[in-house]
Amino acid sequence: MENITELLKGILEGCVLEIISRGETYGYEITQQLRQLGFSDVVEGTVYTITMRLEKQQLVHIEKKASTMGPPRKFYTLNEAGHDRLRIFWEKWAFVSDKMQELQQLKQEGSTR
Amino acid sequence: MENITELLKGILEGCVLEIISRGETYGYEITQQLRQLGFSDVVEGTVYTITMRLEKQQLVHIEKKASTMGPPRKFYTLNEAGHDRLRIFWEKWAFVSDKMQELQQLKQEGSTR
DNA sequence: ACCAGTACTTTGTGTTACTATATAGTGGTA
DNA sequence: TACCACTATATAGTAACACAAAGTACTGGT
Repeated sequence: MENITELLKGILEGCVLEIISRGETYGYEITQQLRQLGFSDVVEGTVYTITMRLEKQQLVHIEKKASTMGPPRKFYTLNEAGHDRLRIFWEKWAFVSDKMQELQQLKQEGSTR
Repeated sequence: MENITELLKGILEGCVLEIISRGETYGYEITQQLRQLGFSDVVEGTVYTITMRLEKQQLVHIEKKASTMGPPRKFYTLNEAGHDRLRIFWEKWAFVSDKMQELQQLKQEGSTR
């Protein structure tokens, strides 16, 4: 799927929060997981701007660990504020998602007229 | 639901396209329909920036008609390019929506461990 | 010495929803 | 008359976000 950039606004941050919530992970790995999920055009830079934002907003705990596969990794875990933010994200997503389904159902009803 | 601004990026334009596709309508009415749908914080200015964009991208046909309820109204209908754009929007939405559901299901599986 | 893969970072850009404000027509009412 | 609420369109500026592009740095293989 190409050019879904605008649709990803807001949700990509939620995805990153969700991925971190599953267990300690780092930027490069998060990027790979997003790509594996299907958001195949997501690049490191995008994820790093998000993780930086999470840091600034103090939603994550950070731990730097050495790696045998390259430079040291910055591992993230969600703190309490991070979990709160994630919960709120899913609530917002459910709301928007529901409304969009309503709109689409009206569409189908309309087309049977 | 409050502060879903970022989540609305990209989808609000799709909503406007969908609403116009149901039949000739104008900015003020589109705003009311969006508010009625549940996006209660959407204001006229937001919708007008979207309709202006649709005009510039030549996705709509425009007809100005007098109104007894106030100033003349600018009625919009989708042209072929508009219908194409709308179809593509729903495809993108379906894609993103599916991926988000996948992510959320993994979440639930994870929490039963 | 070179390159691919891993890993993090920064700067700048384009798109979008939103804020605030202005303009204007109609109808009601004090 | 003056004022206000509702209808209706428009625009200039802002903030937030994903993304592009480039750079730095560490490891291992050829």
